Amino acid sequence: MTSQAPGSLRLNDQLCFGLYSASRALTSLYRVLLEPLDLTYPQYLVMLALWEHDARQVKELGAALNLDSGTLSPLLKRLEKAGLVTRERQADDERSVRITLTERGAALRGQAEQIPSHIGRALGFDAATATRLRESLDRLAESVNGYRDDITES
Amino acid sequence: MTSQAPGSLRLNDQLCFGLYSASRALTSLYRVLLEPLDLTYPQYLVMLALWEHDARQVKELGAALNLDSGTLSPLLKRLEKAGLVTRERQADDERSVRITLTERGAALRGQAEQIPSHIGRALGFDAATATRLRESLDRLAESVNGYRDDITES
DNA sequence: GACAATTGAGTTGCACACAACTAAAATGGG
DNA sequence: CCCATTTTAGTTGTGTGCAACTCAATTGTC
Repeated sequence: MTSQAPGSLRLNDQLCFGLYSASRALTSLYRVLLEPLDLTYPQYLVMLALWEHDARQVKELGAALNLDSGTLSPLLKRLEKAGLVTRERQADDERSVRITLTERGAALRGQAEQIPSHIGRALGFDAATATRLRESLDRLAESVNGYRDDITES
Repeated sequence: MTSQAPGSLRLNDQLCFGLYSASRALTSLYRVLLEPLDLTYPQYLVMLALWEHDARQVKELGAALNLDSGTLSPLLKRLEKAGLVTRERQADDERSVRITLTERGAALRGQAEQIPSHIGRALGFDAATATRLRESLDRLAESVNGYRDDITES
């Protein structure tokens, strides 16, 4: 038995598909909840990161959200265009760009405050289940990323 | 107490972000594993669906994968261009299009057979944990979709 | 100090997702 | 039978994700 049983294989596929479906379902709910704020879910994540700790470099945001500049640069431009953040080159290191909340961007936090309770109700989990699920997902991501890096380093 | 405690709210955000991260991590592993087959993860899902039950309508594939024609139509065109499926209008109902595996498309299943065991090793879960996780994710998706539909019907 | 290597941000190209729309074909109520 | 409604795919436009690339600024090394 070097490989797993067929039933197990199907379960893996189902688990992966379940993860894919659940993620899209949640994003679709966020789309509805974030529509009044004119934010997409990734934009909301960036705003969350900035509300927690303002004036971060693009690099730091990327590290916090696991997103690279290819995704963040255009997204941040849209947030700037929407008047929620400013982008300015650092004087001490001309390579880096600091992202800072505008007054409007900081104020938007007030409108966002009702969202988590919506999500909480939508999930339909008790706190213990939610915690266990989150821990499992964190372990999964770490394990999967490690495995990918292992087989990728050629 | 009409709303949840602050700690709980943060947990929701973390859970959502965990789900988002885990989904992207898994897709990124699939990207590596599927590269030899020249398939993306959504394309792989379509192929899985067809390997399980060939000659399905676009509508049926959409129902199986929760994807609409806006996503499926171009994806299926790419699979057709790659010589993996054929697309033909039904004679009895000219609206619908039947997707059928080509010989190459059916044969690709052989190359895909090693993928689930890779995934199984990458997940690092025992079967029981995987089952519990899958069930939680299924419940989550259903609950979240229900909640979204509830607040959407205006 | 010169210069190769690295770093940080941005650009380009491709493939999803999904809303909103179009168009053709089938259906159903009168 | 007629025509409004519904169904099925497809198209268009926007916003991610991400690989691969560019470019300027910085760093490390000699």
